[in-house]
Amino acid sequence: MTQCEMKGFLSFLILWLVSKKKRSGAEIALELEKRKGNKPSPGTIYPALKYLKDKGLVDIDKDKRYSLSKKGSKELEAHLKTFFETFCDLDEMKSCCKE
Amino acid sequence: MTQCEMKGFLSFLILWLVSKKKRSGAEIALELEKRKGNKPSPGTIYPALKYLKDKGLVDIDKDKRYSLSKKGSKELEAHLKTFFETFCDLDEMKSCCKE
DNA sequence: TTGTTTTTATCGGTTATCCGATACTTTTAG
DNA sequence: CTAAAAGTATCGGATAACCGATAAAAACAA
Repeated sequence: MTQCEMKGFLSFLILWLVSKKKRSGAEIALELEKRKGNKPSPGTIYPALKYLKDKGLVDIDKDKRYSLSKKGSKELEAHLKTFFETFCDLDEMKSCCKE
Repeated sequence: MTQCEMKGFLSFLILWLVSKKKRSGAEIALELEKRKGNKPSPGTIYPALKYLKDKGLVDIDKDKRYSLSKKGSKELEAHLKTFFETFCDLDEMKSCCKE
């Protein structure tokens, strides 16, 4: 498990978060901290946002608030599909967790 | 999103899979292929299994079938907790996916 | 046994992922 | 209009994650 947290899902999570509402980089970092327990450093979050912007997956307005682009929407949808296929036994996982 | 699939969750998934029943490396690779669509290469799956074994998270019997150790069980539990906290809005995500 | 296939394993190298340090920009306060 | 603070951004480097190639070991068949 390396050192514990789930890497690689950062972009996926960001897409999901901005799909729900426009958010600034700081707001995204805050929400990630709430969920995962540790706040991503600026050196993590901004390159990720830049990457998503360069790929055309997110739009950014004048106030530097990020939202999902049309392309990003398709991308997110595809990833959600894969996600639920990969974790096809979420109920079992959850019950195992709560007990 | 790099090139699409969710890296870093390999160990997590392996722990989950062997927690349900003993599996060989080949069986694990097969199950991962079913879920994610692509089969991890031997160069991916066996180093991962070795890592988990060296960490004491999985046990391996004479037939080279892997199972979850006590330590692995605790580890898995902790990760499940983090997982569901991170993806705290799974219902919303799922509805967004099926629609 | 011998040959074939499957499974297991290792190694080297590539890319991904992330963080710390730093600096620039914008906002806020006085 | 400054000064401080918060937010944004970039860069370099470290580690993680993964795969392809290769080979050893085991299972199976002839």
